[in-house]
Amino acid sequence: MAFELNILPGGGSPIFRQIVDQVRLAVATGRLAPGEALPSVRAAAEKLLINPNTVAKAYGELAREGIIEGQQGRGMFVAPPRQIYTKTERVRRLTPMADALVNEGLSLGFTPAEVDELFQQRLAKAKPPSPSGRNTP
Amino acid sequence: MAFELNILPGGGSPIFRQIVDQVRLAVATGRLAPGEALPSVRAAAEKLLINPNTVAKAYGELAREGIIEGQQGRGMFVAPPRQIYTKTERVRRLTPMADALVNEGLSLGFTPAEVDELFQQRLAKAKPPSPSGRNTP
Amino acid sequence: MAFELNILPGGGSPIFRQIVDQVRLAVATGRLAPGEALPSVRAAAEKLLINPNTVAKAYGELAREGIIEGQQGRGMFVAPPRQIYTKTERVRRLTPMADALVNEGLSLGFTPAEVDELFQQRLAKAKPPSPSGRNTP
Amino acid sequence: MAFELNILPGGGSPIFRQIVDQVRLAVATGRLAPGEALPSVRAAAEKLLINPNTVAKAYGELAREGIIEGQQGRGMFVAPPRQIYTKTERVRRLTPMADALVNEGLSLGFTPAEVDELFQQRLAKAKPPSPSGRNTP
DNA sequence: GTGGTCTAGACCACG
DNA sequence: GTGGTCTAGACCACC
Repeated sequence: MAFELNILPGGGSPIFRQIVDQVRLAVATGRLAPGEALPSVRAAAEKLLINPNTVAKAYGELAREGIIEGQQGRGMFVAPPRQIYTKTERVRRLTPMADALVNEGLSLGFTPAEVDELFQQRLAKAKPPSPSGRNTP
Repeated sequence: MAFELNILPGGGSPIFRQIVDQVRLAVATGRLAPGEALPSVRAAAEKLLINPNTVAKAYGELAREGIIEGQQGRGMFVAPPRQIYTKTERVRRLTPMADALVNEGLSLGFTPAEVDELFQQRLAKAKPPSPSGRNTP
Repeated sequence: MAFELNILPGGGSPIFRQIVDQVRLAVATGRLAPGEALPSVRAAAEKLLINPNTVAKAYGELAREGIIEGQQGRGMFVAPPRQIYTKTERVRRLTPMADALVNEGLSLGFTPAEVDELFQQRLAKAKPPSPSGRNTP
Repeated sequence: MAFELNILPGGGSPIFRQIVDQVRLAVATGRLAPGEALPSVRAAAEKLLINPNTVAKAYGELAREGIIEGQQGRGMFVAPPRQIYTKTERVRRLTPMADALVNEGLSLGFTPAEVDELFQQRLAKAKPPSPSGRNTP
């Protein structure tokens, strides 16, 4: 069972970002294991009906983050887990997303407790599937 | 004590969005009560050193959402509370943001417990100001 | 005196990489101070006689590394110094370049002492100009 | 004990370049003496699990540089030492690599002393094997 | 005016 | 076959 990419063409976020997020999540949860191959740029572009450059941009970003590696002429592969960012930087990247969730939740009329409840549900959903992700290095 | 807007120019999100979010949150938590006046477009633009068009765009979006109302020639005022979205719709809007937070956190190498900890911190920060907002209508 | 970019069109490395390296060096040595503006994408593209996309790609990479930041609609600016990579990651990135230098030096017929001498000269040349670079945060 | 090639497939540099560099370094440090035979194209390709074309390309480049010579039907052999480039030319070739190392090191946030330390480590690693290479002609 | 995204199509290096 | 680079030209969001 090979890994498959999906996009929502008209969607909220840019296509290349949807691809990046999808691969990052798959790797983080172990659904894509180190060493596993990703669809080739051309193959993915054909399947998703988008331009190969868009896929290449997504793959390039993932490679720069150390999530995947290219092997000359053979394709892109999931890299072994590696912690590249400092704790400070990782917090700096995650904090605005937490703030956005809190802000949007309260603005929609939820109580803090309700926002927390919804968050706990989604957190629990993502936790179990991976006994060997890159979560706790 | 009048309501004051603040922005971080070098930024994560567009300025007009920062204003929208700030007002929405202030209204949701009761820090801005129904009937209260917002700073005029010109005053806000001067104070924040930004283009008046940017403030006007933010106010326009808030007005379209029914959060604030313009009274001809007198300025913008907080509208009476009105629950626009059903519970289901509100959950549908918030869930993807929770998922994004969890996704990004795990991808950065945080454990679920660490993501939760950071979220709790940011949630606590937004909670205290109002015991009687429009949270539970 | 504004900052100016230069490229060698037929050169060894890709154009976008030349731009990235040039800006990174200027920032590291303090020749570009935090808060200072970079040439706009379009202006740089015109001056260098290259495609705007090429400049944009270089700026994008610099932004992802935290070297520069974009301010909505105003351009790109040098970001305040920030250490984003772990020590391990920084060593991992620099080591192959040191190996390449040693390898090439010895292959060219230099003695290790001669390679060292040349390296010391170039290191000394880059050191003095900046009393306030991002060298020792 | 015959000379052995090694490659790191998942890599920083192209495989054919890894082979070229490895042979050049071995010859420069005397680990491969003039007249000594290299593994045949076919043997090397089998051992390294790579395409024979890749080995042939590497050997071709080494032959063009005068490092090795092919003897019809008998294989490739290390050529007698020959200094191709003048001192000036050799310095001209090595300097940009030293500059790149210094540039990258400082940009990553290392102090000059730290860059020097890492360089000394890598230099020491390549030095010992040969007291009588073609280093000082 | 600014940068960001996407498409189309070309050429190159590598295996 | 693979990915990497560059060009050309379009449209959008933001200020």
